[in-house]
Amino acid sequence: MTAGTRPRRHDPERRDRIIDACLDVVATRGVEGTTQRRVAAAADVPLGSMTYHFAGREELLREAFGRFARQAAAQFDRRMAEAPDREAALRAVVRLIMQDVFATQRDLVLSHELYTLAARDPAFRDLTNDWMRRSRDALGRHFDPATCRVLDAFVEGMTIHRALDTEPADGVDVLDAVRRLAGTVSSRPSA
Amino acid sequence: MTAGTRPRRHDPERRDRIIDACLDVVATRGVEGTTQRRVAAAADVPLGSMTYHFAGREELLREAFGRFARQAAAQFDRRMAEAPDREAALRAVVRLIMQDVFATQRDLVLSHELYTLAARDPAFRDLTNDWMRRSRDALGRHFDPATCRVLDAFVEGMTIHRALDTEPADGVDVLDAVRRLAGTVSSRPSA
DNA sequence: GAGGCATGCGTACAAACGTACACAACCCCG
DNA sequence: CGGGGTTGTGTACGTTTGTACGCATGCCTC
Repeated sequence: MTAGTRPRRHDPERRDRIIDACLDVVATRGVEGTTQRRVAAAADVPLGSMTYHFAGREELLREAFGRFARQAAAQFDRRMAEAPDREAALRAVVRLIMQDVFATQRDLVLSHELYTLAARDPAFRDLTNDWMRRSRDALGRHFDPATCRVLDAFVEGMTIHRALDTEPADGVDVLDAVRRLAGTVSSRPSA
Repeated sequence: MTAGTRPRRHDPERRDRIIDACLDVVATRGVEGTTQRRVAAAADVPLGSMTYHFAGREELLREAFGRFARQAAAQFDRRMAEAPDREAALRAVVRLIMQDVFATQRDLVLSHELYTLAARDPAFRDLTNDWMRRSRDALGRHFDPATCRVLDAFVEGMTIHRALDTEPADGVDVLDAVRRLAGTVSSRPSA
């Protein structure tokens, strides 16, 4: 060892820092480019810590994405809980799509990477199912189950498209769309 | 060479077969697990063919996903062109979500992998932008631009959620949702 | 204060990767 | 029918990966 910081006995914060570093690496290099060495470097821990704290690469990824999904779900639920009525909830949803959580490329990339893993690996699908259920439960504070479903899906797709799209979306159109989906405004055939 | 089949001069079908095999490998092992060796094995061509036909791994992936996106867009456009009116178009959209193109896990996985790449790499984002534009143009045969946008996004999200979800969605609810989004039915506050 | 044990790390290793490159097979032109 | 250029392939190389494992470090007990 080149000295510097001495290893402290039983440092539980170490494990957390590795998980956070893992999410950072995934966000910038993708799951494909997320090697244990890069995560170790990002967390500023020696390579040996990887095998010590995690059984393997997959366990590390599972824990990292688990934390990510739980945080995202909790944030969404908080927003829904804060909304006093349906209209406020819909506005919060639009705000979410247009600027908030996923505005940073980081969270968008992370969610895509998670979906990609979930599409093939049941262990990760458990995480996305949990996330989806929590999202719908949060919407369930204001809407009936069927509406929760379509609203949740719309948020999903709109977020993705907004992030990929070059020309910016119109928030008014989005608000109008979620109102129609929620059935809180009568829709007219547009010109 | 162990003999068997002799190398035929200028076999253009060879390149196509590699691209198809690449999509197969991506669908089963993900982009991360898509190595040139595995693609070569799947296409039943020698490893050397990889470097001969493609400048590198990334070019191979770009061409493969390009083909995938174009095919998917073309299929969607065909369905929209076949629809005689708005109602038929909406029904076609619902059919698409509920069973058709993405019913096979394969296409879903492929589109996720593509989105994941696009979220980080501009070269792949060009592919998704093109796909999105074609989808909207196809919808544009029946709907105004703002509606195309929200419908397209809804299809996106609903497809993803339906594929990940354990409990099956209700096609009637989905049809109702797209009708509301398209403004072709007056929505009532549901019970 | 010395032995022992839990904690954490440096290093080594086999496997797998992308890619380069020399060379074989084949056809065309004279 | 033979040289030359095009087309396609076998193989070897340097790098990077995940993971295992022996060893250093520091606390606790007696």
